[in-house]
Amino acid sequence: MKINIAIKALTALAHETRLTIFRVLVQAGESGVAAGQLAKELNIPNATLSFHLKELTNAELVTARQEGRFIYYSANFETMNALLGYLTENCCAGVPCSPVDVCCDEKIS
Amino acid sequence: MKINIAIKALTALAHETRLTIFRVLVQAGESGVAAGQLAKELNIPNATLSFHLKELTNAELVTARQEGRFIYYSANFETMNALLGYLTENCCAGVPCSPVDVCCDEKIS
DNA sequence: ATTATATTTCCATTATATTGGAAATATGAA
DNA sequence: TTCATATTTCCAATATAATGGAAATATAAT
Repeated sequence: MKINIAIKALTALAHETRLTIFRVLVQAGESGVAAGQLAKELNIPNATLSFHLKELTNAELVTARQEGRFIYYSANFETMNALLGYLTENCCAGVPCSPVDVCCDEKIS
Repeated sequence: MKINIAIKALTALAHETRLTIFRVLVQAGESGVAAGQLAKELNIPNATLSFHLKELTNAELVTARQEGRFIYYSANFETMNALLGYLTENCCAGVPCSPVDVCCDEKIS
Protein backbone atom coordinates (compact mmCIF):
# COMPACT_ATOMS: atom_id res chain seq x y z
CA MET A 1 0.00 0.00 0.00
CA LYS A 2 1.30 3.42 -0.91
CA ILE A 3 0.94 6.24 1.53
CA ASN A 4 -1.53 8.22 -0.56
CA ILE A 5 -3.94 5.34 -0.62
CA ALA A 6 -3.59 4.89 3.12
CA ILE A 7 -4.26 8.61 3.65
CA LYS A 8 -7.35 8.42 1.51
CA ALA A 9 -8.66 5.46 3.49
CA LEU A 10 -7.87 7.05 6.84
CA THR A 11 -9.42 10.36 5.80
CA ALA A 12 -12.53 8.52 4.74
CA LEU A 13 -12.75 6.72 8.07
CA ALA A 14 -11.96 9.78 10.16
CA HIS A 15 -15.49 11.03 10.25
CA GLU A 16 -18.23 9.96 12.61
CA THR A 17 -20.87 9.30 9.99
CA ARG A 18 -18.53 7.48 7.63
CA LEU A 19 -16.95 5.40 10.37
CA THR A 20 -20.40 4.39 11.52
CA ILE A 21 -21.41 3.47 7.98
CA PHE A 22 -18.22 1.49 7.49
CA ARG A 23 -18.67 -0.48 10.68
CA VAL A 24 -22.25 -1.30 9.80
CA LEU A 25 -20.99 -2.60 6.47
CA VAL A 26 -18.13 -4.55 8.08
CA GLN A 27 -20.65 -6.24 10.30
CA ALA A 28 -23.07 -6.83 7.47
CA GLY A 29 -20.45 -8.72 5.46
CA GLU A 30 -20.56 -9.67 1.79
CA SER A 31 -24.23 -9.04 1.13
CA GLY A 32 -24.02 -5.38 2.08
CA VAL A 33 -26.75 -2.87 2.81
CA ALA A 34 -28.80 -0.71 0.44
CA ALA A 35 -28.20 3.04 0.52
CA GLY A 36 -31.74 3.86 1.53
CA GLN A 37 -31.67 1.37 4.36
CA LEU A 38 -28.48 2.97 5.67
CA ALA A 39 -30.06 6.41 5.45
CA LYS A 40 -33.04 5.21 7.41
CA GLU A 41 -31.05 3.23 9.98
CA LEU A 42 -28.61 6.03 10.63
CA ASN A 43 -31.12 8.83 10.19
CA ILE A 44 -29.08 10.80 7.67
CA PRO A 45 -30.46 12.90 4.78
CA ASN A 46 -30.02 11.14 1.46
CA ALA A 47 -27.75 13.81 0.00
CA THR A 48 -25.45 13.62 2.99
CA LEU A 49 -25.32 9.84 2.96
CA SER A 50 -24.61 9.84 -0.74
CA PHE A 51 -21.72 12.24 -0.24
CA HIS A 52 -20.20 10.03 2.45
CA LEU A 53 -20.70 6.82 0.49
CA LYS A 54 -18.90 8.42 -2.40
CA GLU A 55 -15.98 9.29 -0.14
CA LEU A 56 -15.81 5.72 1.12
CA THR A 57 -16.09 4.34 -2.40
CA ASN A 58 -13.39 6.69 -3.64
CA ALA A 59 -11.13 5.40 -0.91
CA GLU A 60 -12.01 1.87 -2.03
CA LEU A 61 -13.19 1.02 1.44
CA VAL A 62 -16.59 0.07 0.13
CA THR A 63 -17.92 -1.25 -3.13
CA ALA A 64 -21.32 -0.74 -4.67
CA ARG A 65 -23.46 -3.11 -6.67
CA GLN A 66 -26.74 -2.29 -8.28
CA GLU A 67 -29.74 -4.59 -7.94
CA GLY A 68 -32.83 -3.21 -9.54
CA ARG A 69 -33.53 0.19 -8.09
CA PHE A 70 -31.34 -0.51 -5.09
CA ILE A 71 -27.65 0.03 -4.69
CA TYR A 72 -26.02 -2.24 -2.15
CA TYR A 73 -22.86 -1.11 -0.46
CA SER A 74 -20.39 -3.55 1.09
CA ALA A 75 -17.14 -3.18 2.99
CA ASN A 76 -13.99 -3.88 0.99
CA PHE A 77 -12.00 -6.13 3.30
CA GLU A 78 -8.99 -6.18 1.04
CA THR A 79 -8.42 -2.46 1.47
CA MET A 80 -9.14 -2.61 5.17
CA ASN A 81 -6.62 -5.37 5.67
CA ALA A 82 -4.01 -3.59 3.61
CA LEU A 83 -4.53 -0.52 5.76
CA LEU A 84 -4.11 -2.44 9.01
CA GLY A 85 -0.94 -3.97 7.63
CA TYR A 86 0.36 -0.59 6.57
CA LEU A 87 -0.08 0.86 10.05
CA THR A 88 1.77 -1.94 11.79
CA GLU A 89 4.39 -2.63 9.13
CA ASN A 90 7.74 -3.68 10.53
CA CYS A 91 6.68 -2.70 14.00
CA CYS A 92 9.19 -2.42 16.84
CA ALA A 93 12.22 -2.77 14.61
CA GLY A 94 12.20 -6.54 14.61
CA VAL A 95 11.57 -7.11 18.30
CA PRO A 96 9.27 -10.13 18.24
CA CYS A 97 5.62 -9.22 18.61
CA SER A 98 2.29 -10.56 17.40
CA PRO A 99 1.78 -10.03 13.70
CA VAL A 100 -1.38 -8.38 12.56
CA ASP A 101 -3.70 -10.91 11.10
CA VAL A 102 -6.44 -10.09 8.69
CA CYS A 103 -10.18 -10.23 8.59
CA CYS A 104 -12.28 -12.18 6.13
CA ASP A 105 -9.40 -12.88 3.82
CA GLU A 106 -9.00 -15.49 1.11
CA LYS A 107 -7.74 -18.11 3.60
CA ILE A 108 -11.32 -18.54 4.70
CA SER A 109 -13.81 -17.23 2.16
CA MET B 1 -13.01 2.01 22.33
CA LYS B 2 -15.64 4.68 21.92
CA ILE B 3 -16.26 6.17 18.52
CA ASN B 4 -14.97 9.63 19.42
CA ILE B 5 -11.62 8.24 20.42
CA ALA B 6 -11.43 6.23 17.20
CA ILE B 7 -12.26 9.36 15.18
CA LYS B 8 -9.55 11.30 16.95
CA ALA B 9 -6.99 8.60 16.21
CA LEU B 10 -8.07 8.24 12.58
CA THR B 11 -8.07 12.01 12.06
CA ALA B 12 -4.59 12.18 13.50
CA LEU B 13 -3.37 9.44 11.16
CA ALA B 14 -5.16 10.81 8.11
CA HIS B 15 -2.42 13.23 7.20
CA GLU B 16 0.71 12.50 5.23
CA THR B 17 3.16 14.07 7.63
CA ARG B 18 1.56 12.57 10.72
CA LEU B 19 1.17 9.13 9.21
CA THR B 20 4.83 9.21 8.25
CA ILE B 21 5.82 10.27 11.76
CA PHE B 22 3.67 7.57 13.27
CA ARG B 23 5.14 4.84 11.11
CA VAL B 24 8.66 5.95 11.91
CA LEU B 25 7.75 5.69 15.58
CA VAL B 26 6.06 2.31 15.16
CA GLN B 27 9.23 1.03 13.58
CA ALA B 28 11.45 2.66 16.18
CA GLY B 29 9.63 0.83 18.99
CA GLU B 30 9.81 1.58 22.72
CA SER B 31 12.84 3.84 22.74
CA GLY B 32 11.26 6.38 20.44
CA VAL B 33 12.80 9.24 18.50
CA ALA B 34 13.61 12.79 19.62
CA ALA B 35 11.57 15.61 18.12
CA GLY B 36 14.56 17.31 16.54
CA GLN B 37 15.73 14.09 14.96
CA LEU B 38 12.29 13.61 13.42
CA ALA B 39 12.33 17.16 12.09
CA LYS B 40 15.70 16.57 10.50
CA GLU B 41 14.90 13.11 9.13
CA LEU B 42 11.60 14.19 7.66
CA ASN B 43 12.72 17.68 6.72
CA ILE B 44 9.85 19.48 8.42
CA PRO B 45 10.02 22.92 10.08
CA ASN B 46 10.03 22.63 13.86
CA ALA B 47 6.78 24.51 14.32
CA THR B 48 5.01 22.24 11.89
CA LEU B 49 6.41 19.09 13.44
CA SER B 50 5.44 20.29 16.88
CA PHE B 51 1.90 20.91 15.72
CA HIS B 52 1.62 17.40 14.30
CA LEU B 53 3.20 15.75 17.32
CA LYS B 54 0.67 17.51 19.48
CA GLU B 55 -2.14 16.14 17.34
CA LEU B 56 -0.78 12.62 17.62
CA THR B 57 -0.26 13.01 21.36
CA ASN B 58 -3.77 14.36 21.79
CA ALA B 59 -5.08 11.30 20.03
CA GLU B 60 -2.97 9.18 22.38
CA LEU B 61 -1.25 7.57 19.45
CA VAL B 62 2.13 8.67 20.71
CA THR B 63 3.60 9.42 24.09
CA ALA B 64 6.38 11.82 25.00
CA ARG B 65 9.12 11.51 27.57
CA GLN B 66 11.65 14.17 28.42
CA GLU B 67 15.33 13.34 28.72
CA GLY B 68 17.45 16.38 29.33
CA ARG B 69 16.82 18.87 26.59
CA PHE B 70 15.37 16.21 24.33
CA ILE B 71 11.83 15.01 24.11
CA TYR B 72 11.47 11.46 22.85
CA TYR B 73 8.27 10.44 21.15
CA SER B 74 7.13 6.83 20.93
CA ALA B 75 4.18 5.06 19.35
CA ASN B 76 1.42 4.04 21.72
CA PHE B 77 0.70 0.46 20.70
CA GLU B 78 -2.22 0.13 23.06
CA THR B 79 -4.20 2.80 21.24
CA MET B 80 -3.16 1.50 17.86
CA ASN B 81 -4.31 -2.01 18.71
CA ALA B 82 -7.58 -0.75 20.13
CA LEU B 83 -8.16 1.11 16.89
CA LEU B 84 -7.49 -1.92 14.72
CA GLY B 85 -9.87 -3.92 16.88
CA TYR B 86 -12.51 -1.23 16.59
CA LEU B 87 -12.39 -1.25 12.80
CA THR B 88 -12.81 -4.99 12.50
CA GLU B 89 -15.16 -5.55 15.42
CA ASN B 90 -17.65 -8.32 14.84
CA CYS B 91 -16.78 -8.47 11.19
CA CYS B 92 -18.93 -10.39 8.71
CA ALA B 93 -21.75 -10.99 11.14
CA GLY B 94 -20.24 -14.08 12.68
CA VAL B 95 -19.11 -15.79 9.50
CA PRO B 96 -15.80 -17.33 10.60
CA CYS B 97 -12.79 -15.28 9.57
CA SER B 98 -9.33 -14.56 10.93
CA PRO B 99 -9.44 -12.44 14.05
CA VAL B 100 -7.30 -9.34 14.14
CA ASP B 101 -4.32 -9.91 16.29
CA VAL B 102 -2.34 -7.17 17.90
CA CYS B 103 1.13 -5.75 17.70
CA CYS B 104 3.62 -5.50 20.53
CA ASP B 105 1.07 -6.22 23.21
CA GLU B 106 1.53 -7.39 26.78
CA LYS B 107 1.65 -11.04 25.73
CA ILE B 108 5.20 -10.41 24.57
CA SER B 109 6.73 -7.29 26.09
C1' DA C 1 -46.95 6.78 -20.85
C1' DT C 2 -47.51 7.92 -15.98
C1' DT C 3 -46.37 7.53 -11.38
C1' DA C 4 -43.65 6.05 -7.37
C1' DT C 5 -39.34 4.81 -5.39
C1' DA C 6 -34.15 4.89 -4.96
C1' DT C 7 -30.29 7.38 -5.31
C1' DT C 8 -27.17 10.96 -6.90
C1' DT C 9 -25.50 15.62 -8.30
C1' DC C 10 -25.43 20.57 -7.78
C1' DC C 11 -24.20 24.33 -5.06
C1' DA C 12 -23.91 27.92 -1.70
C1' DT C 13 -23.12 28.23 3.14
C1' DT C 14 -20.58 27.13 7.01
C1' DA C 15 -17.05 24.95 9.68
C1' DT C 16 -12.47 23.05 10.41
C1' DA C 17 -7.47 22.07 9.61
C1' DT C 18 -2.69 23.36 7.99
C1' DT C 19 1.33 26.16 7.43
C1' DG C 20 5.70 28.16 9.12
C1' DG C 21 8.14 32.48 10.73
C1' DA C 22 9.03 34.81 14.91
C1' DA C 23 8.95 35.00 19.73
C1' DA C 24 8.79 32.41 24.01
C1' DT C 25 10.21 28.71 27.13
C1' DA C 26 13.25 25.19 29.01
C1' DT C 27 17.34 22.67 29.79
C1' DG C 28 22.24 22.13 29.91
C1' DA C 29 27.17 23.61 29.01
C1' DA C 30 31.01 26.89 29.35
C1' DT D 1 25.51 34.11 34.31
C1' DT D 2 25.83 33.93 29.43
C1' DC D 3 25.33 31.27 25.45
C1' DA D 4 23.75 27.40 22.60
C1' DT D 5 20.50 23.89 21.72
C1' DA D 6 15.75 21.75 21.82
C1' DT D 7 11.21 22.39 21.52
C1' DT D 8 6.82 24.74 21.84
C1' DT D 9 3.32 28.48 21.39
C1' DC D 10 1.30 32.29 18.89
C1' DC D 11 -1.04 33.88 15.00
C1' DA D 12 -2.62 35.30 10.57
C1' DA D 13 -2.99 33.57 5.97
C1' DT D 14 -4.53 29.83 3.31
C1' DA D 15 -6.65 25.56 2.05
C1' DT D 16 -9.98 21.87 2.51
C1' DA D 17 -14.20 19.38 4.01
C1' DA D 18 -19.21 18.95 5.49
C1' DT D 19 -24.09 20.02 5.22
C1' DG D 20 -28.67 19.31 3.20
C1' DG D 21 -32.51 21.23 0.17
C1' DA D 22 -33.88 21.10 -4.45
C1' DA D 23 -33.40 19.38 -8.96
C1' DA D 24 -31.85 15.59 -11.83
C1' DT D 25 -31.39 10.72 -13.07
C1' DA D 26 -32.56 5.88 -13.13
C1' DT D 27 -35.26 1.87 -12.51
C1' DA D 28 -39.56 -0.51 -11.95
C1' DA D 29 -44.58 -1.02 -11.36
C1' DT D 30 -49.32 0.11 -13.01
